[in-house]
Amino acid sequence: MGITERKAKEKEELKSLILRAAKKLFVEKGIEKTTIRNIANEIEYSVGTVYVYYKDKNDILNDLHTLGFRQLGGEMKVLSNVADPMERLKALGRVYLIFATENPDMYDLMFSMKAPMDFLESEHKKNWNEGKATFEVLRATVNQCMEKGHFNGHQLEPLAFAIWSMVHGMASLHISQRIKGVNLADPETMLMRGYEEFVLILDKT
Amino acid sequence: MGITERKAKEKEELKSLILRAAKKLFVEKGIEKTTIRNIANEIEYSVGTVYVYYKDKNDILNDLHTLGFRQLGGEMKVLSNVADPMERLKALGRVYLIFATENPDMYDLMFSMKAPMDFLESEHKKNWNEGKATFEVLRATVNQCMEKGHFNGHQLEPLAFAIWSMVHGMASLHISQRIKGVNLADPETMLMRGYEEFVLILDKT
DNA sequence: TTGTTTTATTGAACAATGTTCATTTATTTT
DNA sequence: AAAATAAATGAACATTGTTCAATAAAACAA
Repeated sequence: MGITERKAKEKEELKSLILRAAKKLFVEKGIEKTTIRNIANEIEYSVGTVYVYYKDKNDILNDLHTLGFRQLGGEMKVLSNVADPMERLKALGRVYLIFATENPDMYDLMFSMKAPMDFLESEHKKNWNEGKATFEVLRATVNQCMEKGHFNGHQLEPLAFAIWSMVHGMASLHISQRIKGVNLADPETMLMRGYEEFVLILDKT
Repeated sequence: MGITERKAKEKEELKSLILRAAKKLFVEKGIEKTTIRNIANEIEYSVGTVYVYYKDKNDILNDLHTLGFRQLGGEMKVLSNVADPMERLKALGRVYLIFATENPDMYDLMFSMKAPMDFLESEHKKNWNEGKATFEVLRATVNQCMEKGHFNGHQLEPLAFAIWSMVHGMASLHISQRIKGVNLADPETMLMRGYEEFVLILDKT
C-alpha cells in the first residue's frame, strides 16, 4: 500500500504546516488576534482546508499547547544532571519562570486558557498528559528533597502543588499585567526578587 | 436645577441597572457567554442604549471587576480585628482562596483577564487602584509580621508578592481546571491541603 | 396650549469571527 | 478513457461587538 502510505504522510505534513503557521502568527500577534482565516492565508490554502485537518480552533490550540509542553519539557530536562535535588528544584523554578516570561502567550495557553481543557473534555480524554508529566517532574524532585531530609512535616503532593502555585502565580500575575498594575517597581525586577524569595522560602521550609 | 439633578440620578440608575444585569448574567452563565444583547434583553432596553451608558464591553467589565474588589475588600476587612498579624495573614489567605473558589468568574476577571487592564490603558489611567489597595492590605500585614520578628532575612515587597503569588497560583490553577487536570485527588481537597502547606510554610519562613 | 429645542432611545446595518457543506478540482482506480 | 474516490474550495450562516442616522420623549419658550 505505497500510495495510501504516502497520502497519510502528506496529510500529516499539511497538518503540521497548519500548526507551524498557527504558531508563527500566534507568536507574532498573540492568540486572540490569530484567526482561522489568517492561518489559511499564511499557508495559502482556503479556510475550509484547515477544517479538514482540524475539527475546530480548540483542536489547533490543543496541538499548540502540546508543542509548548514539549519545549518546556526540554528545558527542564537539561536540569536532570543537577545532582542535588534541592538545587534542581530551585533551578526548575527559574527555568519555569524564564519560559513563562519569554513565551507569555504560550504559557497562557498551557496553564490558563480554557481551550486545551475544553478540548480534552470534548474528546472524552480523561487525562491531561502534558500537565501530568510536567508535574511529575516536580513531584519527583520534591520527593528526593524529602528523602534527603528537607521539608519536614510536609506532605509530598500538597507541597509540590504549593510550590507549583508559587511560581505559576508569579508567572500568571506577570503575564496578566497585575504586577505592573500594583506598580511594584519594574515588573521584571519584581519577578526576579520574587524568585529570590522563592529560593529563601525553600531553604527555610 | 431640580430637573438636571433628577436626570443625572436617572442616568446613574440606568447605568447601575445595566451593571446589575451584567453581573446577574455573568454569574449565571459565565463571562464568555454573556453578550451585550443579553444584557440589553435582560433590562428590556435596546443594544444601543447600553452603549450610551458604557463606551464598550471592557467598560462594563471594568465596573464589574470593581464590584468584585469591593466584595473581596469587605471580606478581608472583617479580619482587621485579628490582632496577631501572623494569624491575620493566614486568615487572609483563607479568605482569598474561598472568595476565588466561590466566585471563579469574578476572580478571573479581577486577576487574570486582560479586559480591566486594557480598559485602564484606554482611559490613560495610570493606576489600578483596586489591585493596589488590596495588595496594600497584604503588604501592611506582612510588614507587621516582620516587625514582630517574623520573616527574617526577607524583603518586604518581594515577600508579599511571593505570598500573593502562592495563593493566587492555587486559585488560578483551580479555576483554570489545571488541578483537576493533573488529577491530584479531588481539586477542592487539594486546595485545602495546599492552604495547609501555605500555613506551614509561613510558620517556617 | 403650541411649537421648538434638547435629550434619550432605538434597531437596522457593518465588519469580523468560527464554522459548515454543496460544489468543484485533482487524483486514483478500473 | 471513464468512473470512483479524495482533497480543496469559498460562498453562506449565525453570532459577536459596535456604530449611527432616525425616531420618540421630555424640557423649555411663547
